[in-house]
Amino acid sequence: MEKNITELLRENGFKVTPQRLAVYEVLANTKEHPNAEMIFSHLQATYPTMSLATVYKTIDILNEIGLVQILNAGEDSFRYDADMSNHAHVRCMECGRVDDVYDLETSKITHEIEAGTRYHLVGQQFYFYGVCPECQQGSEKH
Amino acid sequence: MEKNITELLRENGFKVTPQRLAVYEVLANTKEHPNAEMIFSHLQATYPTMSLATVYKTIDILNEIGLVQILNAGEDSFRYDADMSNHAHVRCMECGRVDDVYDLETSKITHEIEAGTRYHLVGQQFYFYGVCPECQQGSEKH
DNA sequence: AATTAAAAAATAACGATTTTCGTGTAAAAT
DNA sequence: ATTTTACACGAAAATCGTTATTTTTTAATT
Repeated sequence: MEKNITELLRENGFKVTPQRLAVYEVLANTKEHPNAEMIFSHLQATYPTMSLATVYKTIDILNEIGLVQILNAGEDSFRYDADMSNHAHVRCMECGRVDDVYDLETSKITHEIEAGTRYHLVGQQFYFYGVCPECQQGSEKH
Repeated sequence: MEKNITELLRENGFKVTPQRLAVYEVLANTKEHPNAEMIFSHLQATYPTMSLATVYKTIDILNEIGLVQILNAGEDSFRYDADMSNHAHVRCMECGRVDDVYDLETSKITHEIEAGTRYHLVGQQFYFYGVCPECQQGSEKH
């Protein structure tokens, strides 16, 4: 049974504000792994006074209470994802889009690593880089 | 048969300078996956006039000619590695060290992804994070 | 040794993110 | 209902990693 954002904020001593709900809504309703700027622009329409700092502060909190993950795909900015399931990402080096990769069988690998390194693992991130189907078509043209 | 850095620089039209050799030496002689700042500090002693910008530019070149790889360990800065073999990394969230993980069987995974996403993959980064053996001991104490 | 093209150093610039701080606002206490 | 308290918001400034610019120095070639 899932907890909703309102409960989670309250439980952790944060106030429930329209801005916080709005930022989460954007992330929950997209598959585009937006960065802070993209979230900010998207909210301009409905929240003209929204500031980038609020976006960043909100993401911090949402990350802390386990509602969004922070992706570092090796770009100049971070991307954010409200899909907390364990999944990998693949970024197109031409157009920059980031897609999800589900159903990777990684438990075998993590066990190997815990045995070999004696680290206690708490997380992992897999990034793949390449050219997406659309951009492959584009580059064939010339 | 390996090519050495001097030949590689010349072949690619770059001049061979003491600074470039020095940056490469640092990376070739450590397992610590330093970031630019760490390389810079390390060289201060022998090259008091070395500037951070030179470190960055040199790393760019070394990466271009295939002598160092740029690592994204999920931090705010990049780390660099003169070990060009395909290997993953695990970062300790307490002390920040980054260790190598060799012998991961990843080809099966990449093929799965190419089949499933129709991306043409050209690279990948796997990083794991957790607590290293030393820091596990440390935190048991209290 | 002189020439030349490229590199290094110093400095400034830049963009993403974080911090600071004054003001507002909502909940808690009276 | 009024006062008190505690955050949250937003604007501006600060910080950090990295890149660009300008001037000076150096490596490679003549």
